[in-house]
Amino acid sequence: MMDKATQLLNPMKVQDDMEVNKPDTATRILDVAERLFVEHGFEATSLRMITQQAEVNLAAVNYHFGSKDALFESVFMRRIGPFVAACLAELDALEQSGQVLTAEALVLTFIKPCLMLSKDPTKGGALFVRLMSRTLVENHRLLREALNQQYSVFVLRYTSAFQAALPQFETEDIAWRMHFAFGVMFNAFAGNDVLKIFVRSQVVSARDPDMVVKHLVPFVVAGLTAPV
Amino acid sequence: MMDKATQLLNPMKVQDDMEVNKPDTATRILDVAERLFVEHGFEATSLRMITQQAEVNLAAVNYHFGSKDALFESVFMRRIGPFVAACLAELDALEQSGQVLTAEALVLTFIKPCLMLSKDPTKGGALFVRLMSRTLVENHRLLREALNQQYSVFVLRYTSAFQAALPQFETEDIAWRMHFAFGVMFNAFAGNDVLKIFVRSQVVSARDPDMVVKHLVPFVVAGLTAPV
DNA sequence: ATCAAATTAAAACGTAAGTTTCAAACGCTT
DNA sequence: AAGCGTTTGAAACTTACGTTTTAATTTGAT
Repeated sequence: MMDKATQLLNPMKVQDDMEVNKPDTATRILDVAERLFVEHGFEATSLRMITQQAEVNLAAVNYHFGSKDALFESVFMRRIGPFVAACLAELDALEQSGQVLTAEALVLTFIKPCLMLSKDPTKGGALFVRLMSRTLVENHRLLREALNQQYSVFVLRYTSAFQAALPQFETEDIAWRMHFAFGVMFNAFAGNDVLKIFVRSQVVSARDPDMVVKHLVPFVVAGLTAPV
Repeated sequence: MMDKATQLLNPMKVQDDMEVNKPDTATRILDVAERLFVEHGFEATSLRMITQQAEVNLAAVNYHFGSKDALFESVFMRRIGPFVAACLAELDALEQSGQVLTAEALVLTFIKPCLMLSKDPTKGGALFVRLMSRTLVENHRLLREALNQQYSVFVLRYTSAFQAALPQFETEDIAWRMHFAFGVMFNAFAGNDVLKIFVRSQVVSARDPDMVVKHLVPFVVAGLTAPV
């Protein structure tokens, strides 16, 4: 068995989608697993559900990914890298544009990649944001340590950016506000409707990402820039 | 076997805590299950984990509650009723006090019960808020339908209250802002730290509820009252 | 075309889950 | 003290899970 991870990182040798243009086994597993993990959670999703819907053999998961745990990590890792890179690219572009850093502009550097992701079905659509949201509230053992080191740059970059944009606030205040701001943004894009737990929400149930952003940005920016 | 649900609702016949003042079997199961469901989620928590830590027999769960599903519902229902009642009582007191309805005052009618809950270990401490938060993002099958009808009064009351407090906004705008506001408040009290997924958050990791409120209220009120 | 490596397929394995059973122990009324 | 409904205890049952194994098949380079 060859190292599957390296093959996934080398798309040069992708086989030319014979017959019905069906993705290869590993990709089909990732796609189905991503959806089922979001819908039912990690523990409630069995490998048999995944392999059945992906139309692959049960053993294929362990063959291609090693274990169910490793599959989850692969599902997550496939999206998180490009997403963080997109945010940081927006941040770079904003900082090098020369215009003054506003909270709204900073918020948009996060929202634009979310929006892009939400609208592109080939990138998991809104699924990844929901997966991310689920994962963090579940405080998932498989990702608790893994991401801390690797993506600390994300928080560090945004922290200093917000400190520059909001120089009137203490570092601690900014940390709190970022905490709240990213929380509400993740929830919004994940489509988590807290009020739906009480009553079938009529207005917010429209899941148009542009609509979300239209209402989300003023809310978050106001919260971020409110006087202490 | 007598109907256990009706007995739980009749505390008149509670047995007088012999020896070490240990709660009865059903209560001990509820307490342990509440904690474990929050820590590991519903699916990842086995009845054997629960009964072991509660120091009761495995069969006691099915005897007292009927099934694992029903146990979860009992865990949730024990807290949600008093919590909603507390919020509505605050709302009543505010509306009948005669003072003008402000967004901040309304927010506090929700936050005060959260705070009370978070500080009282006998009421589950912060556990229930976390359970609630987890449950809604997990979109739990066991509670999806159950709560919609029963607690619609919660959303209805708050909706009209916010409409009265923020008459300058359309109904739809208010719905969106309530959606965001309750989302961030639930997350805050649940201690869900979105940034922690990237880097070990240093500031926000302090879980003092008063500290949370101090930073949370200005953020939420600003978001709620921001011009469209 | 051949052969080795990579992949797929089918079946079985061992384990842990929720649940059920049934007898023993307990609590309360008579 | 006896009797009866309630609760607890220990064990077994059934099922579903993740994983492993082994063989068949396909793929790709020579």
